[in-house]
Amino acid sequence: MSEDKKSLNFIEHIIEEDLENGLSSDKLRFRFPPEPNGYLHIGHTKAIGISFGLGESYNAPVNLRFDDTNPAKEEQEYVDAIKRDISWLGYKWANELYSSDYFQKLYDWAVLLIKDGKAYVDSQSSEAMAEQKGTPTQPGVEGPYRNRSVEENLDLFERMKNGEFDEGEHILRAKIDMQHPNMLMRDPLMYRILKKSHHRTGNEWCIYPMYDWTHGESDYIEQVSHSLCSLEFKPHRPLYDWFKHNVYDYAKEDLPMLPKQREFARLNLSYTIMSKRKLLKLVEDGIVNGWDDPRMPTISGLRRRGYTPESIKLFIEKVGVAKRENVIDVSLLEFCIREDLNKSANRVMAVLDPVKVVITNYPEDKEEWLEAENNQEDESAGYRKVPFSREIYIEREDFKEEAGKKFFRLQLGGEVRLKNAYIIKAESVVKDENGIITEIHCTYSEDTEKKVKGTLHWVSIKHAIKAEVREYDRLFMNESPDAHKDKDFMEFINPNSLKIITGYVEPSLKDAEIGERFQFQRIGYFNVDDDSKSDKLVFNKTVGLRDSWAKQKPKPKQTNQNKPKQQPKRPAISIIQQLGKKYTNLPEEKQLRTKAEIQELAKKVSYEELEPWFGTAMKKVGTRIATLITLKVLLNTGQKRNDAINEFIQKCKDDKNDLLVKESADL
RNA sequence: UGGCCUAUGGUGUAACUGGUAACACGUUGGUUUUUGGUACCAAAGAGUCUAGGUUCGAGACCUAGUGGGCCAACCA
Repeated sequence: MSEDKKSLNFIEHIIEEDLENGLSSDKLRFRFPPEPNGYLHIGHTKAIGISFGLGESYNAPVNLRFDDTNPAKEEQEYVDAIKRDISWLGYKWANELYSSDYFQKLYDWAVLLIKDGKAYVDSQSSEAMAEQKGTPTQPGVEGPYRNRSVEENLDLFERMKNGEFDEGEHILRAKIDMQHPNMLMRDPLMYRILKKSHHRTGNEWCIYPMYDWTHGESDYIEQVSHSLCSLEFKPHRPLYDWFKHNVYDYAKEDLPMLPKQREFARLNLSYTIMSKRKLLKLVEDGIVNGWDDPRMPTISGLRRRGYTPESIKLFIEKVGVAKRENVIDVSLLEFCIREDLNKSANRVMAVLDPVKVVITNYPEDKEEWLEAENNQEDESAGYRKVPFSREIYIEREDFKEEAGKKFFRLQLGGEVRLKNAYIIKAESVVKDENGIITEIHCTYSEDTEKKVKGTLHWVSIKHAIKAEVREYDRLFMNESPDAHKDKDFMEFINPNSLKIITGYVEPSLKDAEIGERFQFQRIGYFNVDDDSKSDKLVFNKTVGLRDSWAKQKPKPKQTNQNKPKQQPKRPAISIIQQLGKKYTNLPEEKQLRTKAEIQELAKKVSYEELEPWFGTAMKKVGTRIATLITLKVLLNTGQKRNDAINEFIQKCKDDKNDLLVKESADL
């Protein structure tokens, strides 16, 4: 038993409750059901994390089931991409399944529903049916084919399957209630004719089942215990249950478990979008370079950008699970990747906006290879050598001719440490005709023990390697680009989301491999892009380091001197009740300590304060025990018995909780 | 002329049986530091949308209101 069990989200509460009510934990089974019609994005990661995470914590199987009921949109390419992304995240599915595997079974059940008068073939145009369906505020009306005979329905449905009709001529509908307040219950479609080849079943079928009919029954066939999906499927639940209960009659011997659909709020991330359709538009319009563009919120984009599976899992864990609409601040995602990379990424030096420094007292032809620690967060990362010479690059913004005391970097007459090397002092500058500094002349000192405030990164000019560096900014300039009714999300596109620059990196990076991640010291985390070649390195900036210096520039806001409010002293009785609330959950030893604490506090409680607590609800045993302990203290210190006390004691004696009975035994 | 869901610091999530709000990110200070990073310490910031009600006691339960979301694809 873990001491402090971490708080559960509402889905975990539901599962715990089911388990308490007799569901055997070996019956737990989950699934992740993507439609193979696009790439997975960070929003899907939440759903993946929930179902696969539950599978891990309850040691239950999780199926990967492709909801492939619409051959018009689905492709094998997406199946492969989805499998790749889930595997990359580190999850293992129990079975790789397809809804299309169940087409025959679904068909057989549909025939049974027809026979039972619970489904019928409709032969109207989609417009006519839409009209009869009504609107959310107006009930629907029944169509002319609703009461066809079972025989006719059976005949038509079979001929639909046999390909005797064209697309749109007939459909199969469930017969439920055209007046139902929930529009999904107004005789929803179960099958449509689609003369398209399916990525798995080829031309075997020309009728395809709809989502509601397929999804729930697939869950049922797989004996999924908890079918978790996002909030927009909440209105589908009555239909999910309707199908489920009707099919149960046909299959209950083989398939005893009735799955339970529960819905959670999907993930939204600030400054980006999560709609597959809209992401596709960014790809098609050439706003980004494909689904895996590092600016995309897709899993493949994040991977290329340098995110790790661990960082994404951490993020999902921190985001939580609930039922209200939410927008997560990207700063949380950035925190998670920094958290991970700080521990694992080797430090290297790279100068992205160089200015030349000449160390005038360092010999022209001398060079030294100095030792540098790879990662001070990880001793096993070891050391490497970096070359030093008379001419180096530093970052242009690390030098000012004159600056204040708060500028810890290089200024004329000032000293600064070069990381892993010497301390230098700026003596003079050389400028071009426009007044731009082209060289900074410095002298160095070999005394590296000296205290100096600033430390700069640098590269030796003659040893440095040129590299292409891609810096990314948010894709949209609005926090919720697709949440505006009057504005299209495309209006918010940030035209400067990609900046390509040439940087100079230390020579140890020469053989860096695609995907390898580094910290460019004092700048940020970078990884080697897929486009990188041995003669032309390409780096992506994953995320910058936190920069509290940059934050100083916007002037400090006024501090509101709010006096800390005087906390009124809490009455002892209130603390006692709080202790009591947890009492029954405590391990025995702690219980004894708590009891002593209550007895101590009880000395400060008056009878008048205590009496109202006699009315505590029966089920709150802990609180009643605490009350009883307190009462006993009062009785020992002279409180007389009265009716209320006697009644309370009697109730305690009669209780079915042992602890409470035991506590009242000596009264 | 409807139905369903939802409302807790800036953001997200907690608060198990009703017992007077916690954690994380962010923010602000400080300590350490050969990264203005990391680590560590501290602080500010909500009295739980509003109004009634039940109760000795409500963030939690009930009713109504208000705000937000979802529902009218032969999509999933």
